[in-house]
Amino acid sequence: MNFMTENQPKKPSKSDRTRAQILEAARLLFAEHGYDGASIRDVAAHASIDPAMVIRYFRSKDELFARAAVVDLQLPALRAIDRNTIGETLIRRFLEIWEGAASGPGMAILLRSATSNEFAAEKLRDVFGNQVRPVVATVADPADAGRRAGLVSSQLLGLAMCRYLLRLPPVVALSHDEIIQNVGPTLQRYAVGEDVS
Amino acid sequence: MNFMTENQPKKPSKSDRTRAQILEAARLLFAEHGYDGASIRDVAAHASIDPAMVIRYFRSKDELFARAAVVDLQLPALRAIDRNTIGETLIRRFLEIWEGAASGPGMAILLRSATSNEFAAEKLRDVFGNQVRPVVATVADPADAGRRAGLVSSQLLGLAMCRYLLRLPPVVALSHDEIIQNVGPTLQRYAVGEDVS
DNA sequence: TCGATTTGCCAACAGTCGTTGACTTTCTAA
DNA sequence: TTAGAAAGTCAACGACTGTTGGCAAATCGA
Repeated sequence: MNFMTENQPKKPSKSDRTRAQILEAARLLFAEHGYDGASIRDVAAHASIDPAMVIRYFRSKDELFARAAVVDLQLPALRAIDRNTIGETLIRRFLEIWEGAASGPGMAILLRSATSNEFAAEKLRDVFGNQVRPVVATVADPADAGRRAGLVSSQLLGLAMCRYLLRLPPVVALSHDEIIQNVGPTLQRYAVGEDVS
Repeated sequence: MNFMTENQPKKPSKSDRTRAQILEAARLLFAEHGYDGASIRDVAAHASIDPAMVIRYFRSKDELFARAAVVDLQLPALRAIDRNTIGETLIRRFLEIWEGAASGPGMAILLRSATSNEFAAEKLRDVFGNQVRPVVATVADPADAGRRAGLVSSQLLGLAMCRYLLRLPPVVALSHDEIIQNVGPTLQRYAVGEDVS
């Protein structure tokens, strides 16, 4: 094993570059066609390399998918902002995640496969439990945090589905401002609004 | 061809029964595992029949899926009800569709496969365009109907994703009353609330 | 320059898939 | 009762899948 390259990030050896190429191709194709729809041969062709190399660098398709489906939402610390603009803050971050160049296609990869791949579904539940829920918990009664985070997620995942995966025309046509002004208040109420038992 | 059995619904001939068995098994498995995840051999096994029969009765897997993925939401006529309870009406109907015994698993079939199967995606867009949007259009300015229906759909599809497909624990735990009281107002605002350009 | 390690390609494996055709059994109508 | 259609079984096809091992080429340190 090459435990050298992992501990010493100094040399971008030849293999590291092709490894990155494979991962990039995989992320692109998994995001576009899902786990089943993207074959290892497709990934290899997109990376201009032999299918066997994909297995050599990543041990299996499952492991390749696991490496490709890494998500870090980098949600802002809600406690630090004006309590009245929490909904707006969330929806703005949502648009950055899905349309900004910085964030990768991680969420698309997960959402595209989560309906028919249990690993992707579990990973998505992990993102909820470890990234969304904790952030909502900082501004809500801990007893309600789960429910509030769940409602927030239902709206945001639904918007992502309609706009980026399903591509429902009227939802695709929405401008950023329209999304912020319509969905923002919803998230605001779900996150910190008055609530029912 | 047996054009007799189609025009005269009188005799539930032997073949009609197995045909129905196959379709029922297909709807169950497509709803649970999606288009790719449910093989013809699985459907046949569930219907206690030979895989070749599935092809004989339905000409191909695509055609079987098309027959299984039939959806009729039977949305209520919103124009006839109190304008202030439109959101509540919609969310109540949503719960009936997804949890009631009358409505089949049609929506689950479509949603489960729509992220990785273009036919299912198109069919889902059809449901939106031909069933959801027209109903919203009866209570909203026709110019806004598409956008309003899109927002309603984003919330409802997201809730369905989180609760029935992804099974996000806090969303699964929500009672019907909690869903109605939290999501109802959101739909109310999306459908007929004051709006932005 | 030489030898060894890495990097890459090729062919093939075992399995699953949708689908097909030939065959046998069962039912039905005259 | 008997001919014929309908319903069902079985084996196999070609294509595609993830994965593997062997072998050639390139790279790099000594």
